[in-house]
Amino acid sequence: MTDIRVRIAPSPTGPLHIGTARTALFNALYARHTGGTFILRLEDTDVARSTVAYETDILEGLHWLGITWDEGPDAAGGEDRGPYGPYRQMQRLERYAAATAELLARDLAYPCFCTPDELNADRKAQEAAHLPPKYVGRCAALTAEERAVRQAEGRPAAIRFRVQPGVVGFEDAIRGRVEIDTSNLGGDFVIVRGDGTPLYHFTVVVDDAAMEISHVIRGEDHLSNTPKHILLFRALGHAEPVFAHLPLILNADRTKMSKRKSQTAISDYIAEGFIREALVNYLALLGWSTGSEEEILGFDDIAARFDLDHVQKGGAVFDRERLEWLNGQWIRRLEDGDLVARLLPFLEAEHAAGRIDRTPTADDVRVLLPMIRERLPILGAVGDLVGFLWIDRLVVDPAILVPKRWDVATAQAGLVAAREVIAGTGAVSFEADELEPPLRALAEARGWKAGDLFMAIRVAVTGRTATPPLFDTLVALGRERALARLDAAIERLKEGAPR
RNA sequence: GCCCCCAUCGUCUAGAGGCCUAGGACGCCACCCUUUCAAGGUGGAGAUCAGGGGUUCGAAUCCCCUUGGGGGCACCA
Repeated sequence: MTDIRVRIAPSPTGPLHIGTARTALFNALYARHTGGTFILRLEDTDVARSTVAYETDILEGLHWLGITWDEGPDAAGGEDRGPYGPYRQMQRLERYAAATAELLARDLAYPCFCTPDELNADRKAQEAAHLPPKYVGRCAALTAEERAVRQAEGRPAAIRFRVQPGVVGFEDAIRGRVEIDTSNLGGDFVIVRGDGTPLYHFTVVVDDAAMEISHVIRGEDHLSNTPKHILLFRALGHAEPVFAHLPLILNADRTKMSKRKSQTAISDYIAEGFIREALVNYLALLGWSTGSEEEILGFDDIAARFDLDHVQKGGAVFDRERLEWLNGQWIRRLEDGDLVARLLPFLEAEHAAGRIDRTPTADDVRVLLPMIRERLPILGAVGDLVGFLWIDRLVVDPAILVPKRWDVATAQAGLVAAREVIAGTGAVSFEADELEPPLRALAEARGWKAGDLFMAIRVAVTGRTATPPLFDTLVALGRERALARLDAAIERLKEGAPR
């Protein structure tokens, strides 16, 4: 029996991308479902674009999502875990060098001295002739002497892998049989740069072979590259893994999801207040389904049901509305203490941004939970929702202080009367139940619609027309502050009468 | 240009020859609930299953073609 070993191989050349997170998730789910091993390997051979900051963002993002791996580095710059290390490609250079030497010795690869200019000229000529770009093979048949001459001239040599004529076929776990003629591969391809650093197509195969990866689950954008990988596996004398190409996540215009057209960084979603449960749930259902109508599922529920058979073949448009809905569903399911803990950082951020005057305590937030929980599509909305509670000097726009059916005089009279009622209430205890009846009675006595009176009070004490329930809000504010805000609003109406 | 992949409501999807006059969810609309906003409830609009040929007693499901879309063709990953 062969052990199932899958991996995610991110490149620290950008922040954790939605697509990478999804691929990581599918691999993790497959490993958990089958009892296999999930590996994380850093593909950092593009030294020019790789940074530690990105590495940190990627690893922390995956951790944040609750995705765990069995082998590989846990933290940026941290130590590897696992028997197949190192798990950073820049620390595996000697292995690529050894593999290169072997291919060279068997003449399966050869040094290429072509300059960028020559290559560009070739490409241009091909383009002009409406031919597909392809390496012309200028250095493919160089004699030992010719190579020696060029080497003596100090010309840098890249290493190219020889692509032999034929058809490469494989059984994709999601798409079925795929066959590609090697004549469409673009000729002998480079596996090692002129500066000696190895390229992706090469390192990925050397490592997948060395790490005994059994299933390569990755994005469909790699489908056309798979023959190259298979050729390399064969040249290296290693059995090829099972390939499974996931459908792409798309922009609204159905092109491959990109930073340009969509929000792709997981960190941005985290910053907005999407929670891991929702993101995992959403991402898992993008391109995969249980085959049933279940849809609110946690990681373990999904892992228990996960299979490659139900993976969709067509690309899936990223639908933020649906993500938000799922986020709301999960926020409603969080335990009180958990929700409070997750909300606090957002309130601290509101404070730091100067939108509120202090950061509330956990207890402050906890008592508000019943009135805010189902009004939060994302955690970041908390400031807008109840930030008025922690503002010292609330400035209310007089334009919204007067309810639609009322005029300024009525609004003023309403607020004055309401202030009196509220002042007369709760000298001992200030509770929602004690506030509502007298205020309703007031509206009744004056012939006002209760809703209009409540709206005037609402705006006076919160500065907003959409808020949590009024009486709970008044209680949360406290009697003194509620009265002070009513006074301020009454003053405000006296000052400038809005039209 | 060449090669490869794909194709069910606007979106995510169920569907593996008869259970489909195509189901669910998001979004949208209406109503209910209601002090606003949400949440929740009920109902509705929304897909001739891209089009055309086959195969079959019978096709969204199998085959072929067309069309459309996407991806890949780097000394990026």
